[in-house]
Amino acid sequence: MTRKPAEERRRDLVEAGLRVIAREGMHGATVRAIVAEAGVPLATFHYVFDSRDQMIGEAYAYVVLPRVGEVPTPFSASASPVDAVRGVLHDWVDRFSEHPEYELAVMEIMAYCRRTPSLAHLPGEVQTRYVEIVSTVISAICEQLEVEPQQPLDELSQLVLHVTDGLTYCMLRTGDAAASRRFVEAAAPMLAAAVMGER
Amino acid sequence: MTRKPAEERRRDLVEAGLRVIAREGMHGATVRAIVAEAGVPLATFHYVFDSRDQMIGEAYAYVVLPRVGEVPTPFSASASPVDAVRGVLHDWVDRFSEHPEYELAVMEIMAYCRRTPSLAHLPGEVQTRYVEIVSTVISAICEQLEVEPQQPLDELSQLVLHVTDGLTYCMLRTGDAAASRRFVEAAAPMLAAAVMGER
DNA sequence: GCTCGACTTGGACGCTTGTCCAGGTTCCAC
DNA sequence: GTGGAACCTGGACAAGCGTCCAAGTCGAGC
Repeated sequence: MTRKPAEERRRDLVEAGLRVIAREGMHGATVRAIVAEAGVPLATFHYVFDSRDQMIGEAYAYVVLPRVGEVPTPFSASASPVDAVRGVLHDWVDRFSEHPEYELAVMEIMAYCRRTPSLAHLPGEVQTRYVEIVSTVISAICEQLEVEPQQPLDELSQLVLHVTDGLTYCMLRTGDAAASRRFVEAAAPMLAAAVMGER
Repeated sequence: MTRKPAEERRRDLVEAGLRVIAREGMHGATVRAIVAEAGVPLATFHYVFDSRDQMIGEAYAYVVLPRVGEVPTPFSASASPVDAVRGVLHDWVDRFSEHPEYELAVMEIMAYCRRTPSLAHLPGEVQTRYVEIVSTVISAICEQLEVEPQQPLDELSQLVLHVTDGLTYCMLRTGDAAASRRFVEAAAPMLAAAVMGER
């Protein structure tokens, strides 16, 4: 086995863990399955992690880690606010449909964290990161369309998060993208109106 | 142990199982924990169920079983459509806040079912039941307010389901009812408009 | 070239898991 | 009262789990 600093091994195992959870679910993500996915011996796991729960926590934090090249803005500068919002949301549905098992994994990890006292605080922190990320997107839209958000960015973000969460939960049950597209159509004007400050 | 027909024992165990999952999560809902909750010996479980997975499936179906006295309509006949929708949604948030662990349990069961081939079809069927239940509520509102739904009931139901799912997922992460109340305020006009047929 | 801390790992520990067998008990129909 | 179906259950099974120890190996700094 090539020698690596512990920090790097941790990241390898976290990424392997996320792959296993996406493929097999939380239930199948045993320590043995994770080290097999990472291609390392069993004992390596507890050299870099105190416990399996600790690794799960780091994996959950990893999914909201800032990575370069994200935050897409799939709309033109000439679009109306409604069209811009619609574009971003449809893009989200597209991405989701490509890898629903990944979002299912994130949901399972969230539920597991809430059930585990030492990890129960994480979902709240992850949500805060979500709000920050969505705020960035909203800012980008407003800047590109040269409009000024008429409400606090955080509150707008939380509105959007409710919408994407609704899409996520529904699509995880059925995989019915058509119904979700209809919801996007209905929700886009509402969100655009919220940004423009109407009530 | 008092003798009971197998069917009744099944229901006892299903209800005990739901209590355990709500309290301890899917992870802690072992066969032994469930029979302890139900107050029956271990071997009783496999007398009435072929497997633990079969019981989980029946428990998931149980949560959308029609029960008498449900489908509340907390709004007055003189209310506007927006107020009626708002009332129903705030009522939902209230109910959720009383027992969030129950909704978390339902989410965990859903995820588990999606991961288990023999149960993977259930979430879709449960969603169909949800749509039926919500349709009943929408019909009741329309009837009481003497308005006619301008779109297919099923589509309206699916819109509402996306909203409640968004509320559920968000509140399970943070327990932040305030943000959810704001979302209800923003979503109510949109849903009312959808019912009245506007676009 | 030696030292020492960092990294690696085979193998085992005690415990819990879902499942199942084989024998016991109850009670209704005749 | 006898037979048999339905219900009950103590106890065991193999398999799998997270965790840990103690010994091994490497490589940078002196």
